Amino acid sequence: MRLLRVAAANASKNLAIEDHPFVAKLLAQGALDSEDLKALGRVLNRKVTVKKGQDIIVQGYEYKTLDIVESGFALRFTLLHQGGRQIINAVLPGDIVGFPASFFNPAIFSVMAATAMSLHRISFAALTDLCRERSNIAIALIWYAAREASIYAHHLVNAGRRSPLERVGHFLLEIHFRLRAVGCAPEDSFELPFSQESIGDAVGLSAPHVNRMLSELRRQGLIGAENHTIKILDRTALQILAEFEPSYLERTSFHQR
Amino acid sequence: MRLLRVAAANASKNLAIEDHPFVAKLLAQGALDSEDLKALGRVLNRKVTVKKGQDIIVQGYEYKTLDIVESGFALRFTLLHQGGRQIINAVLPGDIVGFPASFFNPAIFSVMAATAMSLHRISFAALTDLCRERSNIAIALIWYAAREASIYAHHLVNAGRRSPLERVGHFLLEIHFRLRAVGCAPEDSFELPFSQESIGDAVGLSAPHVNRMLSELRRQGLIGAENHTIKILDRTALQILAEFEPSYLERTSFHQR
DNA sequence: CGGCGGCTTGAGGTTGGTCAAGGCATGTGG
DNA sequence: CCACATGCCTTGACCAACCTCAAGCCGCCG
Repeated sequence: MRLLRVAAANASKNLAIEDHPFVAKLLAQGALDSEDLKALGRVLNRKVTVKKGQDIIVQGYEYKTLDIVESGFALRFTLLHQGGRQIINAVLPGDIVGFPASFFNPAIFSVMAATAMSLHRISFAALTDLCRERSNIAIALIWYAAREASIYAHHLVNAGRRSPLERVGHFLLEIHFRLRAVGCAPEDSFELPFSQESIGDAVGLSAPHVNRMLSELRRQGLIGAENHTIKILDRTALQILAEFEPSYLERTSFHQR
Repeated sequence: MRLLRVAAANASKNLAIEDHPFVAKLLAQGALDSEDLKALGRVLNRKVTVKKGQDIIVQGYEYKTLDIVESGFALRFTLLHQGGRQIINAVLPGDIVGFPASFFNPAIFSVMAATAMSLHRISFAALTDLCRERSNIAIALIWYAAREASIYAHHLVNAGRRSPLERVGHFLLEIHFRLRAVGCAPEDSFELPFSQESIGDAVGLSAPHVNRMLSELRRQGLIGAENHTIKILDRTALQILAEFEPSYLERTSFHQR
């Protein structure tokens, strides 16, 4: 109990470095030593907060920093010329806002905060130096990038070859799984601060059709959805329906010999 | 002229390391020194050839090696339970066949050779060691991964929000651009060894509809397509039609300060 | 109280999938 | 060298799915 209070106190000012969701994700890979953690702590020193709805990255502009999410949600997306929007994925705690958008000049995607957020800002130069100095971290980042790439690939599968019902089921299960992985959701429910139009822009459907599919999932007793919280009522059935296979979100083998 | 002959001789047995399309891609980033090249040469020492149609990676099995393409084409894809297939992207010279599939245990995607191919096989362990030893290479691989991720993201945009005509136009332009980047295609045409069904599985359309869209592009005088070679007849118009913006395939800024 | 954004539901029309048949090229075995 | 099989391309007809447009509703906030 006292430990919990201490942890809460840390959270309010300076999270213990091992508890940062980004570090937790890298650590899940099991490849960082205490020197690596110290180096990360040194580099994650500049905290920034953004408000709901604020642009963090705007496609077409140049960025020399990356932002690592401590708390809050964002959306990574592209705007098309004739007004459409494709959401690439949700940016959750522990994610790198600027990956991969800021790796290009100019940035190739936009990112907008969907809730209030707390970020750690780090320059490209500092990250490069960190990678040179600490090879474990460089290797962990390659892993991170591989995982991110497979998330996009699975969204492509979703949009390209699945039925509308499967798409929104898959979308919900993935967000929940990723939130659980960084300790940001209870076992069978989560807050989803996105409008149905946003969900549609993520899975390639119109907002009214997202609505119909959500109703259908509710009607089948698979989920509950009220306000902005989703309850998973029948996980097994939902996973089968959506063909959700979470291995693409799990531990990789890059560090194994 | 003599130099050319020497180069050709090298190619037949052992390509000069700077000429390997994979190394060329890393070098385009401008961040490798001669020690890095030597280390790469040491590690790219095991050549493997596969025949057209052969599986290189099968989803669900475990792999401890990666294959780097020297020549030939492959397709990276997922099979769905009810028989569908989504092609994630084309694997071209200079690409890493096992990224990101082999980073997971078991592999999360399959890769099949679309033509005869020549590959360099390298173990995960060797690659990890190489990254530890040569930080430039680790950083170049992070860049490589960011580029790969943005390719997938753009395919997602394609499948999720573009019209069928735009999709196939974009698909053709991307393949051609990537081939040009590794010196494997003339300026305005290229060999496309994929069936229309495969193109459909890549962009999320049925094979008959791919056929209709290709006919339409031909009818508008934008492309020529006969046998398996595509000619770009009106690049400007095609790029505008398909909203093709190649910056996501170009030089990143990761190494800049 | 009034306005606004987002959810919900309905009607209608187009798009693009499915199914099917025919054509053409390539390759193979007799 | 021909007969046949196979795989892919091409075209057409039909139909369901999903988008678009629209209207009504609800909750929230100024």
